[in-house]
Amino acid sequence: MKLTEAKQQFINSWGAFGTQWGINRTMAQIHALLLVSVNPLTQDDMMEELSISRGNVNMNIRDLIGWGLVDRVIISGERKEYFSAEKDIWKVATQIIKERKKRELDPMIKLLSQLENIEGDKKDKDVQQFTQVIGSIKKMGQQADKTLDLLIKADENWFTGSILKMFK
Amino acid sequence: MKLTEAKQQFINSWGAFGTQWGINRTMAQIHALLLVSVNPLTQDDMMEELSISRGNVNMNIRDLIGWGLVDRVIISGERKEYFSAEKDIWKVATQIIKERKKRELDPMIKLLSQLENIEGDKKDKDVQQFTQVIGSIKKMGQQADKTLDLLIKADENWFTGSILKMFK
DNA sequence: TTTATTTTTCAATATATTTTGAAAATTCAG
DNA sequence: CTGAATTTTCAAAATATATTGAAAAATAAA
Repeated sequence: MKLTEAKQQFINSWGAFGTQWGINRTMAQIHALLLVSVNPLTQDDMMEELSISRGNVNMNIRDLIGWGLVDRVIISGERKEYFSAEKDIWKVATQIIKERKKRELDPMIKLLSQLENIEGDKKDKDVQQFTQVIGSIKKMGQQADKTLDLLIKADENWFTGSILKMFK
Repeated sequence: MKLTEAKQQFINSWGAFGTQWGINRTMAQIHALLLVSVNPLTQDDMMEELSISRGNVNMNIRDLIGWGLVDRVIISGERKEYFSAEKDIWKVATQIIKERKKRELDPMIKLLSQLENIEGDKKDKDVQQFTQVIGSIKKMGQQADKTLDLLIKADENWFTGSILKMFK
C-alpha cells in the first residue's frame, strides 16, 4: 500500500471510529491528519486535504485545542497560524481520559449521589432496588474514577512495565 | 426527593449520558427504566412510561438484547412478552466492554495492522512517522485488548479486591 | 493610522439519525 | 384451521447534528 493511500484510509477510519464514540467525524479526521503530518499545518492545508469549509476547520481545531490534543505553533516569518498534534499516543490517551472523566464521569457521580437519598419507606421493594442500583453504579463510577486518576498520573513506562507484568 | 421523581431523573440523565458515548438516547432510557423496575415490563409499559412509539420500543429493546443487557422473560399465563435488565452492575459493565471490544477495538486493530506495511523508502520522514504513529496506536490497542480480556474474565470480587488494593 | 490578511462567528443549509405509526408478519388460544 | 393479540418491519416524518460560507472581528504589516 502506498503512503498517500494509507494516510487517507487512516483518516477516514479514524473519523468513523470517532463517531462510534460520540466524537464528531471531522474533528477525528483533523486529529488523524495532524497525527500523520510531519510538519504543522494551516487551516487552509486542512481545508484542502479534507475538502471541508473554513468554518468547519476552525471550530473543530479549537475543540481539539480545548481537548488538549492539538497546539498552535508559531512559525517565525509566517503570518498564518500553524497547528500540530501531540504524537505520543500515551499522552493522547491520558489526555482524552482526563477530559472525559472531568466532563462526564465526575458529573455523573455527582448526580448519582443526589439520587441516593430517597424519602419514603426504606422497606419498600421499589425504594430498595432503586437505591441499590444507584448505589452500585455510583460505587463503580468512583472506582473507575480512582483507577483512572492513577493511570493519568503514571507515565508510560510505569504502566506498560509494572502493571502489564502483573497481568502476566 | 421522591422515588418517582428520582427514577425519572435517572432515566433522563442516563439517556443524556448515553448520547455522549454514541449510544442512542432511547436505548439508554429503556435500559435505565428496566434497571430501576422491580418487575419485568412489557413493550406497552415502556411505551407509556417513556412516551415513545411501539416501533421505537421494539427496535431498541432488540438492540439491548443484542448487547446482552436485557432478557426476554416468560411469565406463565401471560400472552405478552416481558423484559428485564441484568441488575448486577459489574456484569453490565463487563458485557458492554466485551461488546464494544468485539465491535470496535478488534476491527480497529485489524485495520492498523494493514496500514503498517507501507511500500516505499523506509528512510523517508513521512513514511517513518506514519508507521511510528500507526504502530504505537496499534500497540496501545493491543494492550487495552489484553487488559480488557482479563477484566472480562475476572469476577467482581477479584477486581475490587486484589486490583484495587494494588492501587493503594 | 490604513489596509491586506487571517481568524472567528453564526444563521442558513445540508446531512445524519431517530422516531413514528400503520401495514405485514407472527403467534397462539379456541 | 380461524381470528384476535402481539410483535416486527420500514418508508415517511421529525428531530438532532454537522457544515457551509459570507460577514464581522481581530491581527499585524506597511
